[in-house]
Amino acid sequence: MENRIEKIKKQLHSQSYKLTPQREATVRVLLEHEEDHLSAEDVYLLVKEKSPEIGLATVYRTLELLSELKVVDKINFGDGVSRYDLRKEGAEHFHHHLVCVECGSVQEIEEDLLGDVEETIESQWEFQVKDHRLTFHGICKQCQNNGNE
Amino acid sequence: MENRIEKIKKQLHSQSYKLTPQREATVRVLLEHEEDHLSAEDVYLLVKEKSPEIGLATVYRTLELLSELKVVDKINFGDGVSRYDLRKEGAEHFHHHLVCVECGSVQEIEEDLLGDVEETIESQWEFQVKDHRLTFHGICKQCQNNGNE
DNA sequence: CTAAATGCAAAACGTTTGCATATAG
DNA sequence: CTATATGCAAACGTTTTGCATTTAG
Repeated sequence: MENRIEKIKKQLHSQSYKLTPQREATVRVLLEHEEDHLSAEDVYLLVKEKSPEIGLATVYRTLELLSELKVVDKINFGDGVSRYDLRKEGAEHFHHHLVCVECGSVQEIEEDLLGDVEETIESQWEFQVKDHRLTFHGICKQCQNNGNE
Repeated sequence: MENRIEKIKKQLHSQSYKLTPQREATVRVLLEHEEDHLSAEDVYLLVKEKSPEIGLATVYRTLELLSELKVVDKINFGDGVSRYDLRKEGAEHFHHHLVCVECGSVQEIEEDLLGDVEETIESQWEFQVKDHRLTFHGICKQCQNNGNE
């Protein structure tokens, strides 16, 4: 935890950005909710619990900054809201998601399943892949079981 | 063209929706722009050319309806706008996209490259896949060449 | 004839911006 | 000390909604 913050601090400083208390508080919230997919508003409310003076605009600005630094990935599951997902340490690519159409739960998949597909894309379409977004929509294990009751 | 409209008409009627002139005009625009990724506003302006009396709200309502019927897929490439993409006839799954981060172009990939991956998801995660979204971000052939000038 | 659909304008929503003030480095 | 960041409120662009009117079936 602390060393991840240290690392982000260095990343910020290397581009003459400052690590303000607000930014640190925001990063802490993201670290404490690594598995979640928080919207800007969600982050705002959580940060506000410990740092009530923070403004929503600052949260938006911080999230955008963290996106630039590739600390965070911005995703959109189709509801009108952007969500922010912390990149795992050392992850080259964005991880995948399983979205349950029954209960709305979102499960993360860390393994990179797209190696072969990316090779195909690069050779067959001559497209130089930098990153990807892969989301499956379907029915999660739990809802499959509930359906059989 | 005409038989696709006929087919959509039947789908609508089967759920006691009506095929109004506005809806037909909207579908025609989508059919004429199968390869594009139009926003609601784009569709609105194109429909307006031939049916100037149409309202933006109607276009939104129609697109939402067509989404429900799986005639169209709603996607979001990260700019703040929803885009609407006609499903190819008989396509079980949504097709993939290559988004160029240089020029913003969007290329469609019709082939389903995810067969193996879906099997893995189903067996290993016990997640019943209904559909997917796959987008690659990178540099298109054209921009690669321009970069080497 | 009547349930469903439309057009319009107003409202709602998430997000961004301008600006005067505060602060990290 | 100064460039960078903040909070607030106002502005923005997209999407949704309420309502009186029209229309497809």
